[in-house]
Amino acid sequence: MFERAGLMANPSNDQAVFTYFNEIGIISQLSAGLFEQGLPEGLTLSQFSVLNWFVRVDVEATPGRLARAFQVTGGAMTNTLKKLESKGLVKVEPDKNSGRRKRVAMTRKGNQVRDKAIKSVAPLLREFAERFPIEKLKRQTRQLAEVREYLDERRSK
Amino acid sequence: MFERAGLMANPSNDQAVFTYFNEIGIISQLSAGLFEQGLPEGLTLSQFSVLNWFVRVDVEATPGRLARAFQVTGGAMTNTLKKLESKGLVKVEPDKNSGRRKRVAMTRKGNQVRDKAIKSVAPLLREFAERFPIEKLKRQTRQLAEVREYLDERRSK
DNA sequence: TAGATAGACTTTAACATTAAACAGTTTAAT
DNA sequence: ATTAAACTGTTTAATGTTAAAGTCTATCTA
Repeated sequence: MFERAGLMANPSNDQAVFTYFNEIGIISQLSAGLFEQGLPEGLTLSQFSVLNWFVRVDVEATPGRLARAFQVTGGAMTNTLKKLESKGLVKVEPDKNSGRRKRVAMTRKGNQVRDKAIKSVAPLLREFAERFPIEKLKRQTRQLAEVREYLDERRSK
Repeated sequence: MFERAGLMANPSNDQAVFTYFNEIGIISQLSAGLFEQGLPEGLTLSQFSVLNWFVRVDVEATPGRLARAFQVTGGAMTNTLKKLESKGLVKVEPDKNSGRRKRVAMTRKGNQVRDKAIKSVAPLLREFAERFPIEKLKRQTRQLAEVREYLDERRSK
């Protein structure tokens, strides 16, 4: 044996890697679709994620911080925040200390809608957790996180 | 112990499931971006995937079959095929046997561009395979496929 | 203090996608 | 033979995203 696999270039390995990312792409698409179906107020996944962020991470933020947190461009976040603001779910104000920053925070209504979203999506998540044991899922998540970190670095190069 | 975890509704499990799909979404975005950067002729991931399909699955197809294969709407496939056709990479012809079908096939140039695409993307895939052992990757792919199948069924419900 | 550079956010144009409306073709029913 | 239903693919309008240009604001440098 020459330990060929893994040490040399190998087209069939290429195919395996490609298939891996392909599965991930499909799951991403399907899960986002299913998830958004369950969301109230015509909430988008991005919009929900921002609301959720305010509960899980911090009570306020700048648009830039949010854009970085979700790995989207500034323009995308501007758009998301405008939608949320027009629904009255966040408020966006100029920062008193810095003329170029803005401050974003969730409104009371935003909090209520986020709770409602959590509730309406919970059955889906639980059905999934029933089919896929949570410990297995967490193990997979750790592996995925490694891949995500690698890609993230690979990109900024 | 009451074996609470996994047997009862549990908000922290919800969070774990959400995080899982979140990682997948980010990887999908990052990998598609990196991949497309390496593609020649301004090829899109969708466009490349169609070309690749003609090598891996069948030498010809109807637009509808391709749309189903890639889980996109008919309109999206119409668009992808138009782009490919305008680059001369596929040819689209009316089906002689059925007035509503069309027949799509790759051109010689399409084949060449596909080969070129494979070559230009290979280094990326191999770099990845070096960092993540191929056997581990295949194991993950099998797990992901289970999830994909589940979501696929869950959707058609 | 001027001028240049960098930072934070928004706007614009382009793009891939979807859902829904549309048009033409085939099949089935009566 | 007609008519209705189902099918195949395209078009249209809307959406969320990106990249790049644009607008202010802050900071650094000389």
